[in-house]
Amino acid sequence: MLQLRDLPTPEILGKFADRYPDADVTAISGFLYLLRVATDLSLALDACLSKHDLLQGRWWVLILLMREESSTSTPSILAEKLGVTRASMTGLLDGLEQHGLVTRVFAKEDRRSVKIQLTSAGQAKLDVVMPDYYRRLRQCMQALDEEKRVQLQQLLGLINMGIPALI
Amino acid sequence: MLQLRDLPTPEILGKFADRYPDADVTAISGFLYLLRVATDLSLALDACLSKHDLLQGRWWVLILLMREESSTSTPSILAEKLGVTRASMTGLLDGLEQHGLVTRVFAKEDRRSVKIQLTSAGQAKLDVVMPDYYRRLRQCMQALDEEKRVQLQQLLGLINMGIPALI
DNA sequence: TTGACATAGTTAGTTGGCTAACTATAATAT
DNA sequence: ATATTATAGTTAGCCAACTAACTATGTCAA
Repeated sequence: MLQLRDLPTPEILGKFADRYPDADVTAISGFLYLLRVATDLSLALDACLSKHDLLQGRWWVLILLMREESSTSTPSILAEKLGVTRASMTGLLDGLEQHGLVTRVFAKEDRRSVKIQLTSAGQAKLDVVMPDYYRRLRQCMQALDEEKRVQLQQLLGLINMGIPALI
Repeated sequence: MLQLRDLPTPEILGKFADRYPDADVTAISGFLYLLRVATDLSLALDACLSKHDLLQGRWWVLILLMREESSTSTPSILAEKLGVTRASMTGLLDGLEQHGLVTRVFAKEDRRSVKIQLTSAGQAKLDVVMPDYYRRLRQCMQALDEEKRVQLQQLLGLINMGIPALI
């Protein structure tokens, strides 16, 4: 996430490049613009979801459950797929359960484990949210034809391969 | 930004597209991949900065100060440029001041206002961090030649224009 | 079989963002 | 001139992520 709203002008980048010879001006501006656009997309997604009384975290949990044939998973698996800790997942599931969107069912085969089941109310919520989200996303991306979308995937793939060098 | 680690496979996208006709599969996968790569870039940047005992928020404040001719600004202006609230800026500046990287100087001309000044220790910190950051970023983006970087900027520009449709 | 280790989920406490409310000061309109 | 409104910065308390530690249960090797 990039908080920074005020991206550097070419002049500022030049000034920094003078002091720091390692600076690669087009690399920096591409990197920052990528972060800027992605952050704004994420904020826009938040705004879209908030109209449906949802936040990204809980919404993704519902989607992960819907992906399953049985609409069922476990907190551990959900946490791993969502990329949050098990502790955080406990909180997300608490919220979803309070709203009646999922239920916790104790597993028989492993008494440590809990099955998380998407409720019919949870599915109904998705059936309202997803069409709205998909419609908006289609509009958002409509300026890119298929060729440009392929280009985008390729460019992102190249950047993605470089990420280990940044760490 | 995007917590989700487990991006949808083509099969899953197809399944969702069956249920929700508004789904535009290539739009969705492009959108998610953009968020995924940007999130990983941001996490990698965090990891790079943490080696220097910095987090993004404080680091950007130092950079914003260095951009100024006088290495000086005010909490309000910094907050606006960074895209955080003035309250959050208070906390960031508290941390930076404790580490001796900035100082608060009371302004004479407007007694409500405070001037934030980058200290020599703050500049010295940047003179260590920035070359490291620029070197890593150069490597990260080296797979993209100038033509591809221009393409990237253009594609991001098109997506950026679509963001209002998502909100 | 039982002692050591691993796994599932939760709880407690920390962090860094946020909003709302507050103090102090400045600017403006009557 | 003075009452109102706006601005600068801080404080207090909320929220959702985190880590660390805990309980309960399962697994496996000596």
